Amino acid sequence: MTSPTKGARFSDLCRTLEAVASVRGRNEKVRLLSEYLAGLPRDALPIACRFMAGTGGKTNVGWAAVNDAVREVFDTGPGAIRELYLSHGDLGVLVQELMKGGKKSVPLQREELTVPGLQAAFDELAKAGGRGSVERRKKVLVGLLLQCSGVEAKYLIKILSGELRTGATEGTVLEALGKAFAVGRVRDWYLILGDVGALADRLASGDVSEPSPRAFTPVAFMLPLPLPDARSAMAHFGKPVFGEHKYDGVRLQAHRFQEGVKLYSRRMEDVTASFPEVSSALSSLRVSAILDGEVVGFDAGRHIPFVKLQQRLHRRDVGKRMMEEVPLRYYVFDLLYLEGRSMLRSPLAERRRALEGLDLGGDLRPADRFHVEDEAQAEERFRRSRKEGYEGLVLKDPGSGYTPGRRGGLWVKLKEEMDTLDAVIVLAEWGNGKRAGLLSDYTFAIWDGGDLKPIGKAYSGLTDAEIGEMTLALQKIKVGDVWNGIVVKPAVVLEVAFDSVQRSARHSSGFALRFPRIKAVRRDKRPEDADTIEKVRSLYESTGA
DNA sequence: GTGTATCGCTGCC
DNA sequence: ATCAGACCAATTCGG
DNA sequence: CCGAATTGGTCTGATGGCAGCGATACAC
Repeated sequence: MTSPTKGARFSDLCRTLEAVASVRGRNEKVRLLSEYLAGLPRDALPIACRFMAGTGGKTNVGWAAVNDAVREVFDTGPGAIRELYLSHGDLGVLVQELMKGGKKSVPLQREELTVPGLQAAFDELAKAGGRGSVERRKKVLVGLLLQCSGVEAKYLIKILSGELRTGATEGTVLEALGKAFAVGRVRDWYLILGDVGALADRLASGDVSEPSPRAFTPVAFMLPLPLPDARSAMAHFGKPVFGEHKYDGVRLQAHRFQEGVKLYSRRMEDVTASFPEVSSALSSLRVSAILDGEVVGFDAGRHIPFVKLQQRLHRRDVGKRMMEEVPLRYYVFDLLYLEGRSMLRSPLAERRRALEGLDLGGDLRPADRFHVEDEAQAEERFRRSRKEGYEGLVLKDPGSGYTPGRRGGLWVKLKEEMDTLDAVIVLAEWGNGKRAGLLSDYTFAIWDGGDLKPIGKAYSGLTDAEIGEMTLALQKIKVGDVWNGIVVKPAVVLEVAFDSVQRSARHSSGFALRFPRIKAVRRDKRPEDADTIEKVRSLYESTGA
């Protein structure tokens, strides 16, 4: 027996996660989590929260890295690993299963893993770079696995691969924190601090004053609730609302302070370097402010399609050429902070008024805004937005404060579904996690002359029961195997919905679909009734993309 | 040794 | 991004 | 009026296409 370990043992965290995963109700999960969190030492609390919420950040560890490490620690071949993965659909469970067979070797000295210790190891994994870094990462992973018990190994891998599957993520951890520290305003604080870890730390510090937005700490984003049409949207609000175009670009939060300008993406990444024009335009603003809006490609008086904008996203260095090729506009639709004052609790109408008083100009401009009184106006506005080339319409409650997530549906988005396609399943792949053992992902094709050419994959839209039936049906018409699935005889016709058609080299049809989903299984149609490449081409051309 | 293609991971929608 | 499923609190229904 | 059934709000999990970056594998 080792001496009592100071601080938070990883094994305790694992025990808690096991318990959380094993109970069904959310309330029960919250109770278990809050009991655990309340007893944690201060240094471990934020880390444990991030681990449990799955917001620990990038680890550079995925399937391949785990596979490599596992083959070093256990006496197994690729075949056995593949088989175990197929039957469980979870890397963590796979490792736990392998642990039952024992490791190749044991460490000279077993050390108790602690939560902060693990964080240090994860930092090492995330930071490792340069020649030989793959090997170094493998060493770290192998070292950790050698110290782990079965359950620890399972959760180690689950945390690293970002697939916890305990039925509790950020929302539940937040609730548990509120309960553990008996604070009701946790949601509001979370919005401002933007991270469960930072929130936990503040709670633990005993500081009960409400935080205020701060320079260069991104605020969690408010998101719209998707609704199918103008009628349901107006029924949802039951009163006049503000309307804005739905711009097809990327969400951007701008911090403009004396010390400088920084830009944040939806995942709250610092993306300042990707948008130098936006930064410099903001520099000339005379006030300190936090703005929320959408960056859109804009050239020669026209908005350019997202696929084009995509080509300059994520670039560490945006060259002059890119800046000329894909010019930008930043449409600002919200103001979260102005001259030392938080605007989060101010109603939208007031935030907009303040925003429109800011004198934005050039490529920096307030988003168009209009009043929508009733369903007919909503419908008319939506049509007009679509005709002018926007993705759709966003409706907002003018009296609402700025709140994180979709909560409350205070913002609602309306998009338009394109025409659907009837396509034939030609290949099916095995699912992961709760879809282990099921053929859950279907590659479908359309006719090009006498040939079936794949045009996309879809996994969503079917019920669990339908996926089950599909698995049986497809196995009956299997004609071959591929790496993660089976090739099938063209027989099953799907009606597939999507948002737009793109040119693409991914599929041999030369096209791909944006946001494909299964609308229906067309049992009434035979494969020869599926749509043709001519229809796809005309859909592509009609969108003007 | 240099240049290029591919893989693995991540983050936009 | 998308969708389905599960849970929970609040509201409505049936007697 | 009480307990049961229904509804609406939220959260969770499984996965789509495109693209960059960094490390490594491969061609010469």
